[in-house]
Amino acid sequence: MSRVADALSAAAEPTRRRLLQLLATGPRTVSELAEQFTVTRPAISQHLAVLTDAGLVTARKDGRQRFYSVVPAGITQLRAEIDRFWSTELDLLVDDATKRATTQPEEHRS
Amino acid sequence: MSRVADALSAAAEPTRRRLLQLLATGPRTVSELAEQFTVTRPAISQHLAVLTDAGLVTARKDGRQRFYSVVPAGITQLRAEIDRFWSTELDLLVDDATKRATTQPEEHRS
DNA sequence: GCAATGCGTAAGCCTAGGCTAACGTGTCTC
DNA sequence: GAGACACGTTAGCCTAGGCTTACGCATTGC
Repeated sequence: MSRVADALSAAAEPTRRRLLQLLATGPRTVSELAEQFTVTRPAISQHLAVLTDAGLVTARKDGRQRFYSVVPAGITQLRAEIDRFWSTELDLLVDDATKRATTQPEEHRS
Repeated sequence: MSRVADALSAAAEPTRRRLLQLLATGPRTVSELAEQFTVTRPAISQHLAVLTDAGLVTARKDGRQRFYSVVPAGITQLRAEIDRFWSTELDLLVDDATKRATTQPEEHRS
Protein backbone atom coordinates (compact mmCIF):
# COMPACT_ATOMS: atom_id res chain seq x y z
CA MET A 1 0.00 0.00 0.00
CA SER A 2 2.97 2.32 -0.35
CA ARG A 3 1.17 4.85 -2.57
CA VAL A 4 3.81 7.35 -3.73
CA ALA A 5 5.31 9.75 -1.21
CA ASP A 6 4.63 13.47 -0.97
CA ALA A 7 1.82 15.50 -2.49
CA LEU A 8 4.19 16.99 -5.01
CA SER A 9 5.18 13.62 -6.43
CA ALA A 10 1.54 12.58 -6.40
CA ALA A 11 0.51 15.62 -8.41
CA ALA A 12 3.45 15.40 -10.82
CA GLU A 13 2.24 12.26 -12.56
CA PRO A 14 0.75 13.25 -15.95
CA THR A 15 -2.55 11.38 -15.61
CA ARG A 16 -3.09 12.77 -12.13
CA ARG A 17 -2.24 16.26 -13.32
CA ARG A 18 -5.05 16.00 -15.85
CA LEU A 19 -7.37 14.55 -13.23
CA LEU A 20 -6.76 17.53 -10.97
CA GLN A 21 -7.41 19.92 -13.82
CA LEU A 22 -10.67 18.20 -14.73
CA LEU A 23 -11.80 18.16 -11.10
CA ALA A 24 -10.91 21.80 -10.71
CA THR A 25 -13.81 22.67 -13.00
CA GLY A 26 -16.23 20.82 -10.74
CA PRO A 27 -17.12 17.44 -9.23
CA ARG A 28 -17.06 14.43 -11.53
CA THR A 29 -17.93 10.77 -11.23
CA VAL A 30 -15.30 8.13 -11.85
CA SER A 31 -16.92 7.09 -15.12
CA GLU A 32 -17.06 10.66 -16.37
CA LEU A 33 -13.38 11.06 -15.61
CA ALA A 34 -12.43 7.70 -17.08
CA GLU A 35 -13.91 8.43 -20.49
CA GLN A 36 -11.47 11.32 -20.85
CA PHE A 37 -8.57 8.87 -20.75
CA THR A 38 -7.46 5.87 -22.74
CA VAL A 39 -6.73 3.81 -19.65
CA THR A 40 -9.36 1.70 -17.92
CA ARG A 41 -11.68 2.81 -15.16
CA PRO A 42 -9.87 0.86 -12.41
CA ALA A 43 -6.67 2.67 -13.35
CA ILE A 44 -8.45 5.99 -12.80
CA SER A 45 -9.83 4.69 -9.51
CA GLN A 46 -6.30 3.95 -8.40
CA HIS A 47 -5.05 7.38 -9.38
CA LEU A 48 -7.94 8.91 -7.47
CA ALA A 49 -6.96 6.83 -4.46
CA VAL A 50 -3.43 8.26 -4.63
CA LEU A 51 -4.77 11.79 -4.87
CA THR A 52 -7.11 11.08 -1.95
CA ASP A 53 -4.20 9.81 0.14
CA ALA A 54 -2.35 13.00 -0.68
CA GLY A 55 -5.33 14.99 0.58
CA LEU A 56 -5.84 16.64 -2.79
CA VAL A 57 -9.17 15.07 -3.61
CA THR A 58 -12.22 13.75 -1.82
CA ALA A 59 -15.26 11.67 -2.74
CA ARG A 60 -18.92 12.11 -1.90
CA LYS A 61 -21.16 9.08 -2.20
CA ASP A 62 -24.47 9.56 -3.92
CA GLY A 63 -26.40 6.44 -4.67
CA ARG A 64 -24.13 4.14 -6.59
CA GLN A 65 -22.01 6.97 -7.92
CA ARG A 66 -19.10 8.68 -6.26
CA PHE A 67 -18.51 12.32 -7.03
CA TYR A 68 -14.89 13.28 -6.68
CA SER A 69 -13.88 16.85 -6.11
CA VAL A 70 -10.76 18.80 -5.25
CA VAL A 71 -9.95 19.59 -1.63
CA PRO A 72 -9.11 23.31 -1.56
CA ALA A 73 -6.98 23.02 1.57
CA GLY A 74 -4.95 20.26 -0.03
CA ILE A 75 -4.38 22.34 -3.14
CA THR A 76 -3.25 25.21 -0.96
CA GLN A 77 -0.73 22.96 0.76
CA LEU A 78 0.52 21.72 -2.60
CA ARG A 79 0.91 25.32 -3.69
CA ALA A 80 2.89 26.03 -0.53
CA GLU A 81 5.11 23.03 -1.17
CA ILE A 82 5.85 24.27 -4.67
CA ASP A 83 6.54 27.77 -3.41
CA ARG A 84 8.87 26.37 -0.77
CA PHE A 85 10.78 24.55 -3.50
CA TRP A 86 10.73 27.66 -5.59
CA SER A 87 12.63 29.51 -2.94
CA THR A 88 14.45 32.77 -3.26
CA GLU A 89 17.41 31.63 -5.30
CA LEU A 90 15.40 30.18 -8.15
CA ASP A 91 13.25 33.28 -8.26
CA LEU A 92 16.32 35.46 -8.59
CA LEU A 93 17.49 33.37 -11.52
CA VAL A 94 14.17 33.77 -13.25
CA ASP A 95 14.21 37.52 -12.74
CA ASP A 96 17.68 37.55 -14.18
CA ALA A 97 16.57 35.56 -17.20
CA THR A 98 13.57 37.72 -18.00
CA LYS A 99 15.70 40.82 -17.84
CA ARG A 100 17.90 39.54 -20.64
CA ALA A 101 16.64 38.85 -24.14
CA THR A 102 13.85 36.36 -23.62
CA THR A 103 14.65 34.18 -26.62
CA GLN A 104 18.14 32.83 -26.53
CA PRO A 105 19.88 29.98 -28.32
CA GLU A 106 19.27 26.95 -26.17
CA GLU A 107 21.98 24.48 -25.57
CA HIS A 108 21.22 20.89 -24.72
CA ARG A 109 23.51 17.95 -24.25
CA SER A 110 24.48 15.68 -27.14
CA MET B 1 18.27 6.56 -23.35
CA SER B 2 14.64 7.38 -22.61
CA ARG B 3 15.43 9.83 -19.77
CA VAL B 4 12.10 10.77 -18.21
CA ALA B 5 9.66 12.90 -20.18
CA ASP B 6 8.87 16.55 -19.52
CA ALA B 7 10.76 19.11 -17.46
CA LEU B 8 8.13 18.97 -14.76
CA SER B 9 8.58 15.26 -14.18
CA ALA B 10 12.34 15.71 -14.31
CA ALA B 11 12.23 18.38 -11.63
CA ALA B 12 9.73 16.53 -9.45
CA GLU B 13 12.13 13.78 -8.42
CA PRO B 14 13.31 14.48 -4.84
CA THR B 15 17.05 14.15 -5.46
CA ARG B 16 16.84 16.37 -8.51
CA ARG B 17 14.78 18.90 -6.60
CA ARG B 18 17.61 19.19 -4.09
CA LEU B 19 20.17 19.37 -6.87
CA LEU B 20 18.34 22.31 -8.41
CA GLN B 21 18.19 24.05 -5.07
CA LEU B 22 21.89 23.54 -4.47
CA LEU B 23 22.77 24.76 -7.95
CA ALA B 24 20.53 27.78 -7.53
CA THR B 25 23.00 29.16 -5.00
CA GLY B 26 25.83 28.92 -7.52
CA PRO B 27 27.85 26.58 -9.73
CA ARG B 28 29.06 23.34 -8.18
CA THR B 29 31.25 20.45 -9.28
CA VAL B 30 29.85 16.95 -9.38
CA SER B 31 31.92 15.89 -6.39
CA GLU B 32 30.76 18.86 -4.35
CA LEU B 33 27.18 18.00 -5.13
CA ALA B 34 27.64 14.29 -4.51
CA GLU B 35 28.91 14.73 -0.96
CA GLN B 36 25.58 16.33 -0.05
CA PHE B 37 23.83 13.04 -0.80
CA THR B 38 24.02 9.48 0.42
CA VAL B 39 23.98 8.05 -3.08
CA THR B 40 27.13 7.56 -5.14
CA ARG B 41 28.71 10.06 -7.48
CA PRO B 42 27.64 8.24 -10.67
CA ALA B 43 24.04 8.42 -9.47
CA ILE B 44 24.39 12.18 -9.19
CA SER B 45 25.98 12.29 -12.63
CA GLN B 46 22.95 10.52 -14.02
CA HIS B 47 20.54 12.91 -12.34
CA LEU B 48 22.52 15.81 -13.73
CA ALA B 49 22.24 14.26 -17.18
CA VAL B 50 18.47 14.15 -16.82
CA LEU B 51 18.38 17.77 -15.74
CA THR B 52 20.64 18.69 -18.64
CA ASP B 53 18.33 16.92 -21.08
CA ALA B 54 15.46 18.88 -19.64
CA GLY B 55 17.38 22.09 -20.30
CA LEU B 56 17.39 23.00 -16.61
CA VAL B 57 21.12 22.69 -16.05
CA THR B 58 24.34 23.07 -17.98
CA ALA B 59 27.99 22.14 -17.45
CA ARG B 60 31.17 24.10 -18.03
CA LYS B 61 34.39 22.17 -18.32
CA ASP B 62 37.38 23.48 -16.43
CA GLY B 63 40.39 21.24 -16.33
CA ARG B 64 39.22 17.91 -15.07
CA GLN B 65 36.29 19.33 -13.21
CA ARG B 66 32.86 20.12 -14.54
CA PHE B 67 30.99 23.01 -12.99
CA TYR B 68 27.24 22.57 -13.23
CA SER B 69 24.93 25.52 -13.03
CA VAL B 70 21.26 26.26 -13.54
CA VAL B 71 20.01 27.49 -16.92
CA PRO B 72 17.83 30.52 -16.15
CA ALA B 73 15.80 30.16 -19.35
CA GLY B 74 15.06 26.54 -18.50
CA ILE B 75 13.92 27.48 -15.03
CA THR B 76 11.66 30.11 -16.52
CA GLN B 77 10.11 27.54 -18.82
CA LEU B 78 9.60 25.19 -15.91
CA ARG B 79 7.91 27.98 -14.02
CA ALA B 80 5.67 28.60 -17.03
CA GLU B 81 4.80 24.91 -17.20
CA ILE B 82 3.82 24.94 -13.54
CA ASP B 83 1.78 28.08 -13.99
CA ARG B 84 0.02 26.55 -16.99
CA PHE B 85 -0.88 23.56 -14.84
CA TRP B 86 -1.96 25.88 -12.09
CA SER B 87 -4.61 27.35 -14.34
CA THR B 88 -7.47 29.57 -13.37
CA GLU B 89 -9.72 26.99 -11.77
CA LEU B 90 -7.15 25.77 -9.27
CA ASP B 91 -6.34 29.34 -8.34
CA LEU B 92 -9.99 30.04 -7.66
CA LEU B 93 -10.14 27.04 -5.36
CA VAL B 94 -7.13 28.27 -3.42
CA ASP B 95 -8.66 31.72 -3.05
CA ASP B 96 -11.79 30.06 -1.81
CA ALA B 97 -9.82 28.03 0.71
CA THR B 98 -7.87 30.94 2.13
CA LYS B 99 -11.09 32.89 2.60
CA ARG B 100 -12.43 30.22 4.92
CA ALA B 101 -10.84 29.32 8.24
CA THR B 102 -7.30 28.32 7.29
CA THR B 103 -7.01 25.42 9.70
CA GLN B 104 -9.71 22.86 9.22
CA PRO B 105 -10.13 19.23 10.25
CA GLU B 106 -8.54 17.23 7.50
CA GLU B 107 -10.18 14.13 6.19
CA HIS B 108 -8.19 11.42 4.52
CA ARG B 109 -9.22 8.01 3.29
CA SER B 110 -9.05 4.94 5.47
C1' DG C 1 56.24 8.21 -19.18
C1' DC C 2 53.07 7.04 -14.96
C1' DA C 3 49.90 7.58 -11.26
C1' DA C 4 46.12 10.16 -9.33
C1' DT C 5 42.03 12.83 -9.90
C1' DG C 6 37.35 14.09 -11.72
C1' DC C 7 34.22 12.81 -14.31
C1' DG C 8 30.88 10.20 -17.81
C1' DT C 9 29.16 5.75 -19.26
C1' DA C 10 27.72 0.91 -19.54
C1' DA C 11 25.75 -3.25 -17.56
C1' DG C 12 22.93 -5.02 -14.67
C1' DC C 13 20.04 -5.25 -10.38
C1' DC C 14 15.95 -4.22 -8.09
C1' DT C 15 11.97 -1.80 -6.62
C1' DA C 16 8.16 1.53 -7.45
C1' DG C 17 4.36 2.06 -9.56
C1' DG C 18 1.08 2.19 -13.60
C1' DC C 19 -1.69 -1.01 -15.99
C1' DT C 20 -5.25 -4.78 -17.01
C1' DA C 21 -8.37 -8.55 -15.97
C1' DA C 22 -11.13 -10.47 -12.73
C1' DC C 23 -13.81 -10.21 -8.94
C1' DG C 24 -16.48 -8.35 -4.80
C1' DT C 25 -19.84 -5.02 -2.94
C1' DG C 26 -23.38 -1.73 -2.42
C1' DT C 27 -27.37 0.37 -4.79
C1' DC C 28 -31.11 0.92 -7.85
C1' DT C 29 -34.89 -0.96 -10.79
C1' DC C 30 -38.13 -4.18 -11.99
C1' DG D 1 -35.64 -11.90 -5.62
C1' DA D 2 -32.75 -11.05 -10.09
C1' DG D 3 -30.31 -8.36 -12.95
C1' DA D 4 -27.81 -4.13 -14.09
C1' DC D 5 -24.91 -0.38 -12.69
C1' DA D 6 -21.02 2.24 -10.56
C1' DC D 7 -17.54 1.66 -8.19
C1' DG D 8 -13.39 -0.23 -5.16
C1' DT D 9 -10.04 -3.92 -4.66
C1' DT D 10 -6.94 -7.62 -5.65
C1' DA D 11 -3.41 -10.27 -8.15
C1' DG D 12 -0.29 -10.14 -11.14
C1' DC D 13 2.27 -8.30 -15.25
C1' DC D 14 5.58 -5.28 -17.07
C1' DT D 15 8.23 -1.25 -17.75
C1' DA D 16 10.49 3.03 -16.05
C1' DG D 17 13.89 4.50 -13.72
C1' DG D 18 17.06 4.98 -9.62
C1' DC D 19 20.96 2.64 -7.89
C1' DT D 20 25.76 0.42 -7.64
C1' DT D 21 29.87 -1.57 -9.53
C1' DA D 22 33.07 -1.54 -12.92
C1' DC D 23 35.25 0.63 -16.38
C1' DG D 24 36.95 4.19 -19.85
C1' DC D 25 38.69 8.68 -20.85
C1' DA D 26 40.65 13.27 -20.26
C1' DT D 27 43.48 16.12 -17.45
C1' DT D 28 46.98 17.29 -14.16
C1' DG D 29 51.19 16.61 -11.50
C1' DC D 30 55.34 14.29 -10.96
